[in-house]
Formats: sequence, structure tokens, C-alpha cells
Amino acid sequence: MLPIHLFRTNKELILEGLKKKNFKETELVHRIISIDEHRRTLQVENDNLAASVNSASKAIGQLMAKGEKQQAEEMKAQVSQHKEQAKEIAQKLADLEAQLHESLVRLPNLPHISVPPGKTPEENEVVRTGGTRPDLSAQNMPHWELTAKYGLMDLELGTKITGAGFPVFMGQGARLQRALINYFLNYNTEAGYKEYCPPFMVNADSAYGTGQLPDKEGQMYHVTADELYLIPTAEVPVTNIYRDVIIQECDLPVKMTAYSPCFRREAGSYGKDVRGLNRVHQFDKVEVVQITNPVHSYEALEGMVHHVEKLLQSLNLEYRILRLCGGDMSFTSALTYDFEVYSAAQERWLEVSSVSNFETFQSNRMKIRYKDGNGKTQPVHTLNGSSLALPRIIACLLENHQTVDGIKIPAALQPYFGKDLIN
RNA sequence: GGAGGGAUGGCAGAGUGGUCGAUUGCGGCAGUCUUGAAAACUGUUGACUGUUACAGGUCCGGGGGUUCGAAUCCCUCUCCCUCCGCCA
Repeated sequence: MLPIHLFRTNKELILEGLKKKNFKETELVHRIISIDEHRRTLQVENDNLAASVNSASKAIGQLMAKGEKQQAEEMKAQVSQHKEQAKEIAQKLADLEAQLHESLVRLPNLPHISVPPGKTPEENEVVRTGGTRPDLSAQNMPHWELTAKYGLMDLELGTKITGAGFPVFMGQGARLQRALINYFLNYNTEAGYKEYCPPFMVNADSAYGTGQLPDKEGQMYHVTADELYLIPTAEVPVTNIYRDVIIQECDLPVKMTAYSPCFRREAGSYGKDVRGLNRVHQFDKVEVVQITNPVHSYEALEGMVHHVEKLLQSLNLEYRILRLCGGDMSFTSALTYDFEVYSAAQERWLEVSSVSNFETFQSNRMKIRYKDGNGKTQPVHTLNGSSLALPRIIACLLENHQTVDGIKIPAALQPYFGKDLIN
């Protein structure tokens, strides 16, 4: 949520930012400004009326104490009239506030100055690449054939138990999954992230806090009997740990990590994109979240990018880092780096991580704040990133490290997996 | 699921219709003392809104009501605790 004072002081900045983000409903901005102005004049009226009622009530109390009943009764009648008026104004004010909020939560975050212009994924900017492309034999297989060959995963079994897009991992496949989660969590905690194991369902307040609601309502699984949502990422419960919290400046940055399954309806997906593990409804991910002092958030973002990059390097995968263009960025983000890994058998890039700075967009909604040097309460910046999402990592590990003898496990993962080959 | 009790500022805990945005203690911050620290003493210390700055307004779990006036009375919801039942 954008801070309201920005609308009062710098409308142009907002309009420019929305344009870069390819957001069309700019009339919302004008609507917000006019509601806000109306709201404030009404607020003053309301406050003045309340002030006179307050002071009159106090006076009545004093008259009663002195025993001047007659005068007190007269004042009571007078105040009653004011109250009628006040009630009307208060109702209007509440309506305006609701309208204002409703409009505000529909506006996306503004892009950082360094975000490249553009509308489609093709216009994302490649920041750098790393790793090497394997030289596979002509008989190489895509991961959905490899998982079948080695008995690692069964999609049809998942379909029987639940539905399409719910893979069942087994044997060495299940073990690989567990090894990756442990490796990622250890890697993160060693870098100073505190480990959490959060709930996998959240209430509507939490979903609003991180921006899933109202923007992505249809993308979450909704448990209607209890009004809960299955989390699409651990970002949601983990960031909400600090909802409504005022953090001491000396306690920043807060660094958290958590493993969780992620549930996504992926409404509207189709075609080759969804083959095998490329896109599924339930997958595992290890997430990192940071809450920082605003002056340090972009430093922290770069730090997170390097953190994830080193992790990918340790898995011997070819990767590239993209700076997303305005039109491809998420609703809540100010700057996003996507990490893609090259899937050698499918000959295409797969997104495995997304690292973003949300600046005050989430903290504004969630009221995550800190006290600055002057003792003023200010919103913090929040950031998060995947380190890492498992399915596509598994897909690429299998495809890129396949040999005639089996699938080679990268050295960093071997202590967790317990051996150096899947066969 | 049944019965009862409770929800007040960072924490503990007073307050049952008017001078209560809230006694007090702890914690925090500042000062005195001290070479420094501790102790002791003194002062200070909630959030939101609003104003150039004051002022003003709102907030005692959430929502609604009674009243000139509500932390205090009524209704309702949520959460927590104790006991019983059930259960991984």
C-alpha cells in the first residue's frame, strides 16, 4: 500500500511509476486524492463537533457536582442536538475511509528507479550469467522421463490421490527433496537467517498484509469453512510475524528463513509450461525474508542476490540473473531479480528464485515499523527471496547432471543426500 | 464438545458511570553522584490522526448499543486460561 502523503505531495511520481509498471487504472489515483481531500475536511468538522461535545459533557459533570441541576439539564438538551449532527458526519467519514482503503489496496507498488521499462518478459534485463552448460549425450532425457526411469516421482499417482499438479515423490526422489530442504535451511541459517517453521494456512489479515489479497485472491486455495488460505509461499506467514510490531532500530535487520510447502492454484496455466515439474500446485520452497532500515534495503537486496547466486553455484547449475522490467514485476515489488536455471534437456530457462525489495509497500499495510534516531515511528522495508524453490531445481539437477551411470549429485549436496549418485 | 474465569500502555497490574489516555511497580531513556560502573535519588517514557507549530480528535481485545458523558453498564464476535470429555 502506498503511503497517503505521497498522493498529497507527489502525484506525478505515482503516475509515472504506475505507467512504468504498465498499470492502467490511473483514475484510481485521482479518486484517492479527491476522497482524501474530502475526508480531511470532514475529519476536521467531525473533530470540532466532538471537541464541543466533550467540553460540554465535562461542564455538565461539573454542574452536577455543584448541584446546579437546572443548568445541567439545559446543556444536555443542547448537546443532544450536536450528537445527531455528529452521527451523520461520522457515518460519512467511515464510508470515505472505507472507500479510500479499498482504492489504496488496489494500487501496485511503484518501481525502483533502476527498473528497466518494458511490458513483457522478453524485456527483462539480463544482469549476469554463471555456471556452465553441460554437454549431454544425444540420448539425454527431460526430467519427467528421468523421474520415471529411476522411480523418483509419480504425477499420475498424485492425480489419483488429489488431482493434476500434485506430484508424489518417493524413494531417492523423496530423499533428494529432503536433502535439498536441509541443505538450503542450513545454508541460510549459517548466513545469519533465523529459522522458522510457520503455519501453512493463514487468515485474511495476513494475506492482505503481504499483498496476496485482494490482488491474487483466485490464486490461493481458500478453506472456506474456517476462512483460511493455504499459503502460496512462506513469505506470507513469516513476514506477518512482525505485523503490528514496532522494532527497535538496533534490532534491524531482521533475517528469517523458513521451509514450507507452497500451494498455488495456477489458474490460467497450460501447455508445455506445465509439463512435469515445471509448474505444479503444491511444491516445496525455502524462503528468506529480511526486514531492514530503509536506508539499507538495497544493500540488503544485493546481499540476498549474492546469497542465492552462491547457492546456485554450489549446485553446479548454469544460471542467469534478470532484473525484471516494469510490466513483468509483481504487484507488491519495487525491484525484483529473477534467477533462472538452464534446463539442458528441455533447452529452456526455468525460474527458480525471485528476490525482491518491497520497500514500504508491505510494511505500510502490516504496520511493521521501527523508531528512528529522532524517536519517530517509521515504516521499515521488507524483502524476500526464494532460496530456493525445489521442483525446477530438481528438474535441472536431474537433467543437467544425467550420465549413463546415473544422476550425479553435486558435492555440496552429498552430505545431505548420503551418496553421490542416483541410480 | 460442556462448565467457569479472563482480555487495560514494552511487561506486570490498579481502576466498576464524570477532573482517566488511564494509579503503581518493573523495564527503557536522560540527569545527579562516581575515575568508570552498580546502587540510590530526580526527571522522563504508548500508538494513530492532525497542525508550519500549537490546538483538537481517536484508541483500555474487535464490532455494535445505552448515556449529556463509558476502561467501567448492555449485546455480539474473537482469542486466552482452568476443569471435564474426546484425541495425534
